[in-house]
Amino acid sequence: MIAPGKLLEREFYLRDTLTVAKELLGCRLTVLNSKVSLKSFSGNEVCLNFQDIYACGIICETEGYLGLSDKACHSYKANKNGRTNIMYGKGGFAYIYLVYGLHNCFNVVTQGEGIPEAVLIRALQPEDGQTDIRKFSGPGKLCKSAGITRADYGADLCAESETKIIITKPENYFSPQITAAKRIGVDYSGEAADYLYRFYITDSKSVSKK
DNA sequence: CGGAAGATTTCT
DNA sequence: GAAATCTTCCGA
Repeated sequence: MIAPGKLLEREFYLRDTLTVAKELLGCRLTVLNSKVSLKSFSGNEVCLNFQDIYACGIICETEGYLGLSDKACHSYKANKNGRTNIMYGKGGFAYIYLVYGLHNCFNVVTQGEGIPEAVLIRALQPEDGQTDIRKFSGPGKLCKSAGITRADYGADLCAESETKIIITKPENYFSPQITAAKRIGVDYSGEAADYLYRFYITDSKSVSKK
């Protein structure tokens, strides 16, 4: 058995998006081979069988997308459709979309119902010392390597129902030193392109770009 | 209903 | 620096 740490609860996600984006740094993302129910665990301490884990790593790079006021956000100006719909619900669910017709990107919905914001998970730091860090460096590669697809759209990360995607605070968690920067790939979005909504663990080697 | 564009990656 | 590739939106 292996203990990824304490499951982040619903309240964690129902907050200011940039706060969530920063506090996700240093947390652990675990993806399982198949869906499991976590309800049997006492408190929120998660325990898993080693062979059930498909991939895992420490989140070391995120970006915040701030809904209505953020031109770079898919839900800018209350844009609502089959893709962005999940962002309008409460936080703690997976928002996954296809970019450039090729790559999936994994986001965590933040804020309460009716506030369509999310945090893009851009890179993971492997912990086993063997996995090539480039495998998880960049949102498209991260999804591909971790087996996250649009089939996981809308997955509940707070384990009220079965899930294969889990985010926990590790036992050895410590507050990382954080660098804020401009977001990647949003040059088209005018003044929003200059917002410092991208955050990464300052000395992490896994960050996609510096 | 056609065209355009995009929260990326990879190869030249 | 450009191609690959497809869903969604918008204008006609």
